[in-house]
Amino acid sequence: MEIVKTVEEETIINMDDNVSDKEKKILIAAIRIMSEKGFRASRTSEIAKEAGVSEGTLFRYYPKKKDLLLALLPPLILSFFQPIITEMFSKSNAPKSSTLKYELKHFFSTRLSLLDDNKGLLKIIILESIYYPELQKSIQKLMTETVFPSLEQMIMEQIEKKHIKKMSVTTVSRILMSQLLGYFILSSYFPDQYPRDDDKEINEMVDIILNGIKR
Amino acid sequence: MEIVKTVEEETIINMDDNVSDKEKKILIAAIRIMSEKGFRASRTSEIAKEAGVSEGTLFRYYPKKKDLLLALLPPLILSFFQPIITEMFSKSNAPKSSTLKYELKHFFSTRLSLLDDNKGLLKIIILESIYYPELQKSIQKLMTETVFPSLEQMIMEQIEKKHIKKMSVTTVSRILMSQLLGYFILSSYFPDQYPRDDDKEINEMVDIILNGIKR
Amino acid sequence: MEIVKTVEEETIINMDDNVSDKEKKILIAAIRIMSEKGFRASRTSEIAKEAGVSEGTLFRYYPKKKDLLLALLPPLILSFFQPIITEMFSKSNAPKSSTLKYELKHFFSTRLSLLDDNKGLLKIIILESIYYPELQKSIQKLMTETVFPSLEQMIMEQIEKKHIKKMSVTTVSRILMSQLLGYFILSSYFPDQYPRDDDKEINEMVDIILNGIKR
Amino acid sequence: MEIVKTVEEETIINMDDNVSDKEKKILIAAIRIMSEKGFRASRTSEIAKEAGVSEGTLFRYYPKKKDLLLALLPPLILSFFQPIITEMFSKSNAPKSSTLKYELKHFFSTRLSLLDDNKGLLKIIILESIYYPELQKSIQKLMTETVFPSLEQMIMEQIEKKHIKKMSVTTVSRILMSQLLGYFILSSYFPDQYPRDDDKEINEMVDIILNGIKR
DNA sequence: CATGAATGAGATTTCATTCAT
DNA sequence: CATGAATGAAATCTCATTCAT
Repeated sequence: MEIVKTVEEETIINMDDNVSDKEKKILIAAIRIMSEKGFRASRTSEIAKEAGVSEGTLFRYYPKKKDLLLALLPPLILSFFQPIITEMFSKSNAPKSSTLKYELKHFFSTRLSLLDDNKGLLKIIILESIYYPELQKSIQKLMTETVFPSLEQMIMEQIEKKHIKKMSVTTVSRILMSQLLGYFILSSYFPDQYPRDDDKEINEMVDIILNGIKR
Repeated sequence: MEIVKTVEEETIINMDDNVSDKEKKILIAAIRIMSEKGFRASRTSEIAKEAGVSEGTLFRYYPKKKDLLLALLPPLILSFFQPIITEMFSKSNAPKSSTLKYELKHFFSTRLSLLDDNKGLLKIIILESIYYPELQKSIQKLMTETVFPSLEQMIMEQIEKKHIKKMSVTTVSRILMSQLLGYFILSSYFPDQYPRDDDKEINEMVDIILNGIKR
Repeated sequence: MEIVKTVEEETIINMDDNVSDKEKKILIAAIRIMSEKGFRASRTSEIAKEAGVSEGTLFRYYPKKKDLLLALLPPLILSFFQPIITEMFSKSNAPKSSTLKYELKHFFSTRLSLLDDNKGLLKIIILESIYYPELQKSIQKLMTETVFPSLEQMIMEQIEKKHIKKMSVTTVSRILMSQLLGYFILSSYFPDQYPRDDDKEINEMVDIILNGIKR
Repeated sequence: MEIVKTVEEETIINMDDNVSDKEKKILIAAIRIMSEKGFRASRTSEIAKEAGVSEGTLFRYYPKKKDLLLALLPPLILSFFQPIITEMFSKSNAPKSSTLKYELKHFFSTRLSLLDDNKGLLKIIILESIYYPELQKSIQKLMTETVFPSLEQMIMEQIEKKHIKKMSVTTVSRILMSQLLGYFILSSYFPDQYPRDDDKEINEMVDIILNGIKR
């Protein structure tokens, strides 16, 4: 029946073995239902049904509905932040003579894939974190420990190599993060106005970031 | 007691006179509670209490809780989208010899003010629109009729004036929208990483958009 | 239909007027059901039904089931402990030349009436207090402030009047309380072995306490 | 680790050999949990855990939770009622010239030891018997067959020996039972008001019962 | 015979909505 | 037209009991 699995689902299926099959099914169902309806609008009954387990079983694993929300953070870390951490420590693998243009395009396309692959999980966690300070703290911590340092290191290296003007690392970091976020959000929310065409748009985005729009 | 009112509250207080006083109080309370807790987590009882009316009265004006959400769209339009429309038709007021740099800075600072002034309303409507297609359609329509045309017109004029390289209007539009959105979201969500300092950051943002980061 | 009301029910019906009729019905139903089945075995659905209200209404007044248990303490105080307090302050009304025998018989018969009148409430509160320290503390405090002092004062007066041998007030107090408690519990639990016949038994009890059983 | 065992636990450990080791562990755990929390508030899961067996095993031995409660009656009989029966038939062991005072003190101290030794079991069974008629019947039957006859025989003998005034055996029995019960309950429930000091208090209790309080 | 994951019936709790006053 | 007590449908949570392994 179900042949195609999302990256998120694959991540959960490949999780630690002290996570039972039923638990995995519950997590997958939770992502599906919650990313479609939001945390509060998702019914434990519906999640249980989608997971093919009884509501009692759902309770066995997650005594409070909120626990189910919090349980989605580890898979998110595994699927979204782990690759970033991994990449940070295997930087040496990158082509030594990589140009700035190449680096930026690589940054956008890899990060975009991560966003795409974790759409559902990210949607739940980010949106709910707006109202749950604990979740927000977790996300802030993760970003501060993974994405921001890796991004800033790249920028500093390029400044050292004199490929980038001497300017505030934070400013450049903000510009790049804004473009990534903006591209992702705008093309999701206004697909007619901003259709998605990654190759073309990343190219133009990078070109403008590098050379500006001024004639 | 309460002397300082938010722009949103001022907007509602100045609304049409066929909106009764009680109704206005309810809307103001709804914005406060819903922007703090989200639509679903907000209790009609709490909104009524905050508004200083009975729950019965609340339901006289808004028979369904959802009606209360939809009722927030008009104030949002009045306060956020109306100024943009107005500005579009009063373009003549702008200094004729306005430079590209000035135009961009003006765009960012005016739009940022609008975002700040309508934080609460925007938060509610945007976040809820993710789960309510009707709301999403409304927002898409409003953006398509106001923000996007005004932005694109500015870009086209600047291209015609040859201040901007010959390039896709949509691409430039996306870049600018991304920066605006990114600046706003990132400094709200990661205030430590990306502290807010509008004058300085708008300046640098515009500089990079104009000239790029390449040395 | 229902003509005879228990003293407990009368107490609740005569409670403060800021207690609504529905709330009173709920409390009466709670006493009936809980004294019959115990707190945990009592179903909120059954209490609501017995009270003639919806479960929603029950929740309006007592958000947690436990609140309903704790709400029974005030009526108990009113009905059981208030008379004792009142009596303490109207001691002067007692016949001045009251004999020891008369005092003891009066003590047993009045206290026994109180126990009888508050059977249900006492049963709930006492039995549940065994497992809820908060309740136990309340009962201990009430006894320490009302029953014990009034009892000890009577004993001391009788010792001063040299009607009672010079002996520990606590010991006499314990003897009297034990008889009261024992008479009440034993005749409830073993009605065949210890049938209840207040006039006769109080007489004999007092006689033995006064003169002993030794020939 | 655990060196000190309660009398109840010793009783269970020494029970009949057609009671398996696991069963004994379950019973001991049941006493611990149930005497702490009460029957209904005790979770089968918690009892199983405390007993070091699986819930499945618990239900193999006691298919219904209530069976676990009823299974506590035999140990109670063994530990509490058996000694009383035994004593009844070994009356000859008592010193022939035992005085009334001695007999009473012996009665109180031996019964008090039994109560202390079986605190937990008694608490569970007595409290639950209030809501379970079957249990209440059992307790009534046991008391009627053991405690009451032994007590009444002692009283009758003392009346025959003319150590006690000619009076109703039941009345004297009730007085003695009340004092025993009262001493035990009051010093458990109000340890501050009625501190426990067996030697001293039994002495004074017996003295009053024998000679009264009248000067 | 032991296990403990899974169950589901039923308990409590929630809260938008109604309606008599 | 305003009130807020009352509602009940639906949600979450509980836990004794079952049963495949």
